[in-house]
Amino acid sequence: MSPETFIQQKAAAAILSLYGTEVAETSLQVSVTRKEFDGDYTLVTFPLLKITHSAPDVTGNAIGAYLVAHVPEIAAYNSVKGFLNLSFSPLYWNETLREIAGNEDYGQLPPTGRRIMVEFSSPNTNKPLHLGHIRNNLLGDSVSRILKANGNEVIKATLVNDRGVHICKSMLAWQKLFKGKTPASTGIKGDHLVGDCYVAFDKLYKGEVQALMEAGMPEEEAKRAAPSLREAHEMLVKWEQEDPEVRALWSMMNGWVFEGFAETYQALGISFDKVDRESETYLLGKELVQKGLAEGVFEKQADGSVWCDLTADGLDRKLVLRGDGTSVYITQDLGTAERRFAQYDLQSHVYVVGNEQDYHFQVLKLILKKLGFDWADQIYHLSYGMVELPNGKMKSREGTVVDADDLIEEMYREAKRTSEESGKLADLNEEEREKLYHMIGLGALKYFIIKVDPKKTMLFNPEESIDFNGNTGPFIQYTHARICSILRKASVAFGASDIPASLQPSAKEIRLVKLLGLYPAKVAEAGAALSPAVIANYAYDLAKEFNQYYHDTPILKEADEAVLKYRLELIAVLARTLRSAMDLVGISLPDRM
RNA sequence: GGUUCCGUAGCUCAGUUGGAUAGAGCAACAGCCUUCUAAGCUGUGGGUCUUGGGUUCGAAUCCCAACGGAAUCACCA
Repeated sequence: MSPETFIQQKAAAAILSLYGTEVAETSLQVSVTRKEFDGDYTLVTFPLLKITHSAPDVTGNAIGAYLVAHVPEIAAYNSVKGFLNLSFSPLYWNETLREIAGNEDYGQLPPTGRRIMVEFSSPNTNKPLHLGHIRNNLLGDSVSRILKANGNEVIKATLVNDRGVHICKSMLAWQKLFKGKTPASTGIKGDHLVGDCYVAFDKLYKGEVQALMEAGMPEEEAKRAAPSLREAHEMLVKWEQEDPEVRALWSMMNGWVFEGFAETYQALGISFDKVDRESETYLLGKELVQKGLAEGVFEKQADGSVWCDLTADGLDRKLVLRGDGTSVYITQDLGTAERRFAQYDLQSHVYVVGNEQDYHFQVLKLILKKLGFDWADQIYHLSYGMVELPNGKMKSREGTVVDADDLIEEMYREAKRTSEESGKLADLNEEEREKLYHMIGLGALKYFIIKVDPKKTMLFNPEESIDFNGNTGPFIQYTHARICSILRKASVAFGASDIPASLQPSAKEIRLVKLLGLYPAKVAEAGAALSPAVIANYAYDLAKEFNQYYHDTPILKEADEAVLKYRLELIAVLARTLRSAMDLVGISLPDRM
């Protein structure tokens, strides 16, 4: 039971006894006491005044005196204006620590029986991953673990956008300009090679448009008439007709991209349980359109196109099937969602997709609801903001994208440089060191991105992200390593049973226990809000709090064995909890660094 | 124009269900390595929580409006 709940219960009993009025426990406001005041937790008595019919001070003193007299865990109180500050006895804090210590899976919440799919990453196979994808991947991966910690069964899924006219563009460019070149022959990573093809296509296309315009064609017409674009469309038609030559080229180039992606995912420490490809799902949803037509949810226009009228819900009319009978983006999303919920018996589905698609998901949910699927309410769009650079937005056409592979490499190099400079890790062997450089660099990158509230647009400053001081991933990793180091050096055995009920923890130790007690609530909060930032900032608080404790408490120099054992147990619990939080945001390290 | 999101220190960000004198980091300045890992710790300076109303014992937090920024409103994905 959390201390807040504990106080709520006891205070409700006190009020009933003192004033004869029953109040709902949850209506009582309890918060952590501000550090300027004496006490551990504070009951706000303002709202109770109409029950007690007395001044705030009088009310506070009355309830405080009752609690101290009747509740052994509450040792002292003071009342300031409408705030009743309560102090717990050592008994309570020691019991709390013992409980946490006794729970091997502290922070793992009880099973909910719910199965949740989390879709994230969902890349295009015509360009390599960039910084925007990194935010997506890190959020999706972390949220998956957080939902698991909340007691759910989680399926990590991704939907690869591997077909369409944009894919044909890079294929065409390869045929025209890159023929014979492969990742093996050029030494270029597969996804980057295909990305180069795509860029080459864009250049070719723009040149053609320019030429046509100079020949007197209006811009709009020129954009449609450019021969390379027409060829790409022809290729798409051939692809849909399963032309063997086009399909062979497509398979080959996609293979290169997948190999490249696999490398990047591995470097990021990310994996999926289920990989869907659009080439296999793009026809889904067409039956749903028929169903919608039959039920009058959709309407067919004279040209054969099918629409859903959402104007009554404050949205626009939405096309769900083209005049030529082919499907659009939302058609297959409708179909994919239906298939997933049925196939996996999902209770919920989270989509990690950028906020530029807020409208899309609003429409998707609404249409599914109109089609009569009650699970539509269990679809959550984890919408995250753009990542901007100090000089503005990333624009692939202007070459201002930050490439994922480059960034990871840069973080690794910086971690290596900083570590070597400080002389840390010198006693490890080459292989261990290299692994740690990678994990530290990645820890810096991950934490920098994860600590920001997902829905906010964030600014990515490469120089700051690479900083290892202050509120950063490496600071947390380093703190964890130091805690582990103390535990390794401890020469006495200790355990939760060594904590005498009467032992009085210091004020700083109480702060640590209090903070540790918050962890399950933080996990729940992060799960409900789908926000790993909650865990990231909590991990930082823990690390910071420990460092302050560490600074003026020479733990291993303690002469009294009971106190020593207590402290070791406390930081052992701290190490475990910190490690667990680090796991959730993906910045865990070996114990040594 | 409609809809949605954002606006907190010079910069990057926290801020629990509305609570007491709004917090960290970076940057600046001043200290602390004979001590369990100094990627650390301590101190100083830095705020009209965009603005104006409202709700109430009490607002950075909830409501309304204005201003500023972003996204979106395709027979693109």
